[in-house]
Amino acid sequence: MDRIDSKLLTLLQEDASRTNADLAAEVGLSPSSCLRRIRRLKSAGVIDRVVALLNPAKAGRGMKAIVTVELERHGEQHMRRFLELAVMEPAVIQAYSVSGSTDAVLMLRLMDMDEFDTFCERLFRDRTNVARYYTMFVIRTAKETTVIPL
Amino acid sequence: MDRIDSKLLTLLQEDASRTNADLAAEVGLSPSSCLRRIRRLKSAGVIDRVVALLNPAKAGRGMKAIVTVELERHGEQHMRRFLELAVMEPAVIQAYSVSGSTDAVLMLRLMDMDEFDTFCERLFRDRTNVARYYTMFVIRTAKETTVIPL
DNA sequence: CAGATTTGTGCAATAAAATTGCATACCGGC
DNA sequence: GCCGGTATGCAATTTTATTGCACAAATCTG
Repeated sequence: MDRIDSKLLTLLQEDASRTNADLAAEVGLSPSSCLRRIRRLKSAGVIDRVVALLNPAKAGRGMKAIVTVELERHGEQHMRRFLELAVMEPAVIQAYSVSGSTDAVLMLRLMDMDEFDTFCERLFRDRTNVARYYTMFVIRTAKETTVIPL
Repeated sequence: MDRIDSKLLTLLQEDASRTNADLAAEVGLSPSSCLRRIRRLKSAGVIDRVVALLNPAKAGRGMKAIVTVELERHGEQHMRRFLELAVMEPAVIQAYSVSGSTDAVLMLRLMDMDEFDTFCERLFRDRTNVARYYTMFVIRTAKETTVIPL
């Protein structure tokens, strides 16, 4: 992981559709060397995967919400069971167990309020061990990046 | 946006490194038609961009935290000013203004506690208009996807 | 509803890009 | 300074993307 690898990773995190020759020129390597480095980073797992990011609004899911959850009964077993349920929901794009007075945090991508309504009925009804939950609807997205600074 | 477009988008959200011919076969189109569709989706902005996702731990930022922020003085101007500061921080990967008793939510990717410490001193010190902030450290990531269901 | 127009499709040729073999250059350890 | 392992550039090869074109399907229009 020298300076060239870092630069490659930074470039690929911003735009992975660039050609190898293009990247090679930018980092000052020959195409073949550049390609070998990228392959090495992939097989080492530093680069996890390459994906297309959609425009949420144009994909019909412009609404976003953050939900903090407090469980009724705590402990590893109960947390695991709750997260298993949450993870199955397509609207849940991020699910974490966290430290502090809250037990879990969920990030939701929703089509509309109706979907949120049915989602809550499903996940937060009786018998799901949720003591209380607090919803914050996203008003403005100031930043949302997948880039990990190196 | 017919069924074929949806399928293409779903496939590309999961793996954008597949060859066009491969995708074409899976959706039942010729490579040329398939390519034209993908290009159309890109120029229409449905596909925003293609990026490489790194393994956070292997990229040296395995620590994650969620911070809720309550501002001292509220209002559009103050919110904007705070978010402008937050957005500049490399550790901040997501920054939102939200509804509810909290004003903003930040998602952080950190190298270690030291970085968190200096981050807080910088962003939550006097004169930054932050009344109080609450930090939740991520213990377990149950789900973290960029896929928008279609 | 027929004709016209736009939009989408497959095929085949072409252009561009990725990939590989190989000889050489570089690096850390001794 | 020498050695094993690793990285590099070049050039040939293979794979992939891209384009022109003729035709088919869907949509519009009067």
